[in-house]
Amino acid sequence: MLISVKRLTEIMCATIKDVAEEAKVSIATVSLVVNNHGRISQETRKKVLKAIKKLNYLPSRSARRLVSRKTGNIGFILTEEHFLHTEPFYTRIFLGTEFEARAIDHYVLLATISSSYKKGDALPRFISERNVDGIIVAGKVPDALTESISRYKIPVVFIDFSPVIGDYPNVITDNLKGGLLATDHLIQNGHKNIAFVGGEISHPSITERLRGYKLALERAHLNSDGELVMTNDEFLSRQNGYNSAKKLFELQKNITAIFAANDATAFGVMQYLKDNNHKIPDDVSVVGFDDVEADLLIDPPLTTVKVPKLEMGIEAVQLLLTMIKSSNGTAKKIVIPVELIVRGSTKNIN
Amino acid sequence: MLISVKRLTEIMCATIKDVAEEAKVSIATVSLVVNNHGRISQETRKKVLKAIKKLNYLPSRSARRLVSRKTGNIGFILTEEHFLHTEPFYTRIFLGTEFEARAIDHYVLLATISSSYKKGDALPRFISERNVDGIIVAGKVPDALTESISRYKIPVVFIDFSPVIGDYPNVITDNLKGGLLATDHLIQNGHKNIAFVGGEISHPSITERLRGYKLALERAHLNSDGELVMTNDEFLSRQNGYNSAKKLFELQKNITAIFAANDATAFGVMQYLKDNNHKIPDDVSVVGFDDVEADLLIDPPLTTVKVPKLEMGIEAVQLLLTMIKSSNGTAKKIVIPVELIVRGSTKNIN
DNA sequence: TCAAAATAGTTAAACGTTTAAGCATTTTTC
DNA sequence: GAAAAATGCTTAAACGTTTAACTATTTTGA
Repeated sequence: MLISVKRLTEIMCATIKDVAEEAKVSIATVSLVVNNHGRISQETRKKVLKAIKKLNYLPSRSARRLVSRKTGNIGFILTEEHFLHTEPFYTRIFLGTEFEARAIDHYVLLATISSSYKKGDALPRFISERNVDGIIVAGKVPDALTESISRYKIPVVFIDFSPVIGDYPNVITDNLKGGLLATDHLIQNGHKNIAFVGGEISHPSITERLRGYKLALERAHLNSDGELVMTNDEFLSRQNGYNSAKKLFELQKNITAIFAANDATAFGVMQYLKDNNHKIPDDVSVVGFDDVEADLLIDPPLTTVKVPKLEMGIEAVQLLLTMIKSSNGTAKKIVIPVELIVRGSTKNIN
Repeated sequence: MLISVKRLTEIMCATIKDVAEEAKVSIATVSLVVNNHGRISQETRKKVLKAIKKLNYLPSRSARRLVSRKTGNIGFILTEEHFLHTEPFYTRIFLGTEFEARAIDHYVLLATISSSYKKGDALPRFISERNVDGIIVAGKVPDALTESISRYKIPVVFIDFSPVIGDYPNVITDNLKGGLLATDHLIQNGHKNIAFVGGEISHPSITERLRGYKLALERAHLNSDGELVMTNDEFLSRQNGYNSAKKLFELQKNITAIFAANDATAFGVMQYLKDNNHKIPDDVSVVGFDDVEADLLIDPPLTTVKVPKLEMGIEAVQLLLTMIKSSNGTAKKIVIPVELIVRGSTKNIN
């Protein structure tokens, strides 16, 4: 009794060879059809497509990669701190990259690094093992990391951060504009004593937001000499907001509005205000930045500058892909526009 | 002028062939050395190892996978809701899997699915494209998903959840024990009117924690008929905790302790207590479950049942690996022990 | 002393693709 | 109407590994 050498069970996958046999063509023809290459007649194409459908054929990634010398993977790097962050900011950006990667038939490998990465520390495996075609770095990372990565000549795109050294392509939000929007909103609502509370002031984004704040005050001929500016790196954002608000109100009583450099900080500010019987927005208006949907009991809802997080991830993947394909070295920068979302935490006091 | 066909630049990777030439052995020998197979003399082994080091050789994953018919990837599935969760519970579990996967030289592919996944919805790509050797599902997922996945004969391990239909290997916490520990702690501290607040009561883990609560009350001959049990699925955990606490105190004034089925719920409960001038722990003691390090202004620090999240991820990967290797079908269950962490939110009232 | 067993390495096929080069046909061009 | 161009498909090499089967040498055992 003869048994065919290869029995196609449901579990085993059909190969290009099986399809070729089924369609009575060569495997090259199948490949050409699958990749929409070459000159294949309508007739043959149909035959092949039919066979593919019948056998439920899916090209093997391993084989494709072996010959194409591409991995089909994109690396996504985040500090551990950012990954475990309470507010879903970077996780949303990740979701955006995963979304776009799917569209271009790639996979995203996520890796976290220590926030205190220093020269000589191990890089994510996918880099040393060359298991990615390109890398996305989200958020502020140590310079040492940037330096280590750049040694590997792999295309890199930064999101929401721009390393000081070197010139890299990146996708950032229009932080200056956001700072302007937020502060202008408060000014237009009659506020004159507007404080700025920024957490990680060493982060370029925060610096830009502060610049926007100052610029808006200057334009409105309000005091912008920085006596109402609180910056502090010591604690996590929320705690920072709390502490900074405390210091502000101990110093000066007539503050009517606070612009917090991100939502997490704003939440801390709000908590302080509540704990000390300042009504929001009746006594003090608060504006945040980021628009993270925190499943928190935030009351009133926070007026904030919306950062399109998914979109940033999408843009980064697209940028990375062109770099992988063309391998040209121009460090393209993409600035994502922002938008002010007015909710209940701000009030006109005129 | 002759140019060698293959010039090894730093960017190009050395192949097994290059190593073989360098060490003056066959490529098979190199492979045997790399994989610690076969019988290779110390001498030859050294030669090969030296060549590997000199050329900075790393085996190509694509080639290995092609011949081994394994992908070297593990899929990790999470509902989008859980991924974006405020409390870093599942993200920590993910970190554990990534950690262990690294140890066994695998990659983890993360995919989120809609919380309302229904029959016919698309599965994560890595399943349909067969780009993983096994799958880890974390947290409660719709039955429809379990059913869809099981059609693909790929090894699956569930974490922190056990599907109602079918018999799958999983890694869960000892929820019953945890419920007992938490409630016993309150009883031993002199509390008699102990309420239970559970969010997602439809989640098996929460049901078990409730069972532990009831069992502890019975054993202590306290009223366990459930009049102080609040369960509700309507809102997110934190909001639920807030609402439930409100209802409880509107109903009955003499509650001195609350056991919340998870930390997020406990945070909501605490917020309600603060907003209504119940001192913690002087008036009311609160115990949580999970031990998530929330970067929140939680004051006092929460007494809670610690769930070893990293460890759960690690165990799941190990279990999955044995399944991938042996392809035996016994649905092994691993129960991870828990531990009560006493902090400042509970007090002895005797 | 000689067959059997152990040791150390090699050969060659296989994994499932892509793609340059080649080969018939058929169509176009002048 | 013959050379040139276009069309449609096939052949075969290549990608970088693993591993079963084989060969050659050395050691062991009775």
